[in-house]
Amino acid sequence: MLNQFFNHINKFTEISEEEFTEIGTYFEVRKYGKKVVLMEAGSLCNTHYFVLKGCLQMYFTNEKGAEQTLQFALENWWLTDNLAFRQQRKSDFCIQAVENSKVLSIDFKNQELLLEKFPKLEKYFRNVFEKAYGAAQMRVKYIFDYSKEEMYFTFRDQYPEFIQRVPQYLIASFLGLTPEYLSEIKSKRLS
Amino acid sequence: MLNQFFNHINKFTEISEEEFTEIGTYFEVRKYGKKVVLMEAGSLCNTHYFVLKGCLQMYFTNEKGAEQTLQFALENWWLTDNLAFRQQRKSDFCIQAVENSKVLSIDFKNQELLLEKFPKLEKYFRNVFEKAYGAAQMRVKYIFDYSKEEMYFTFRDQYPEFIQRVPQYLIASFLGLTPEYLSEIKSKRLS
DNA sequence: CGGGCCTTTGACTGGTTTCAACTTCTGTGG
DNA sequence: CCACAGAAGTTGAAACCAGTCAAAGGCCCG
Repeated sequence: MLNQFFNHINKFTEISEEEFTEIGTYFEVRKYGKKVVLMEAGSLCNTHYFVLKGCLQMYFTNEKGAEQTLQFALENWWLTDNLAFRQQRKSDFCIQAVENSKVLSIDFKNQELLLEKFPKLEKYFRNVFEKAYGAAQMRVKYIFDYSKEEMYFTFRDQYPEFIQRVPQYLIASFLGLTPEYLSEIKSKRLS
Repeated sequence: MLNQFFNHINKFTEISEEEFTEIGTYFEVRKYGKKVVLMEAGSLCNTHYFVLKGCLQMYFTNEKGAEQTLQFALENWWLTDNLAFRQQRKSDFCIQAVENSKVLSIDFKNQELLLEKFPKLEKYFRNVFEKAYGAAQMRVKYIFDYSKEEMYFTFRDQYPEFIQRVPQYLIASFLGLTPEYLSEIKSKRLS
């Protein structure tokens, strides 16, 4: 299963199996059951997660008490509150398992030590963040460009498996609309 | 003036002045007048910009013909359509100078060569992207969490100089509301 | 089989946009 | 240095997208 992480690293930089064995020692493998909270809003953001299997969700709770999802992380995605992690501050967000999940976790200190020991990994993380940043730019574009209805249908067509895996109220929370309105949208065009 | 770029790199990694001199040869210094377009939507995204002085804006035009700003870049910010740049595809966005600006530009090929020659810079860009990604996460949070009115006042209080430098219709375009409504919001509480 | 969570439905509300007209600012040429 | 045209900002009325609230129905899992 760690094999998968090895391959992901090697998509962006080159490391040997020996190196990987040592790299692995900086991480912990953890399993979380569905709905378990990995990171609490308001507590020190000290952990960076890599999803081996399953699905994580990062969200915050707005004034009205509704949960707003910022991101999902499926297999081979990294997830944390990056600003808080960098600055070792309290996180603004919660991270929760959407499904039973298996993740790699590394704390801030270890990530720093890891990058000192293996500068090659700077290239790996540069690529990971560059890509994630690009994706975040596109997310902002979609939010502004599309109506809620268009957001849903675009999302559904682009990530059909997501619709299968994730309950509808979480899709609504990710797209930024209410479950009621999402329900209404779906009934308008049944296609 | 390049001094400033040298300092910025050294905030995140360590390079000597000799190295910097060579690094500099990979870039071009360019000046753009106010309102000049640096990058066209629909054309190959081949350039990464670093703002030495001035202000750039990245935007797209929605179906109704309104321009929606994705990001501003002030001094010491990098700007491009990152997904398109990575994949060497057509950009979804335009980049335009908001003020008379002085920028460093590097094309994709040169950036690759630069990073091969100076692997130390992977660390620099890792940090740049990590930070930018974190900022983009927060942006999404604000968009969902705040009403348009709250967005404006929060933005105004957090970046007062921005309000000075940038015309109001661009602020509106960045915050995702109409100039008319922004005008109304301002008149509601004159403080 | 039952309870709680998820989804659906409908009526009402309001924040925000749209459109159009008017006013103010800005910069460029005479 | 003034005049004027175009750009930017303001104001108000009408329309609408999407949220809120409440209640009923469906479904999963113990």
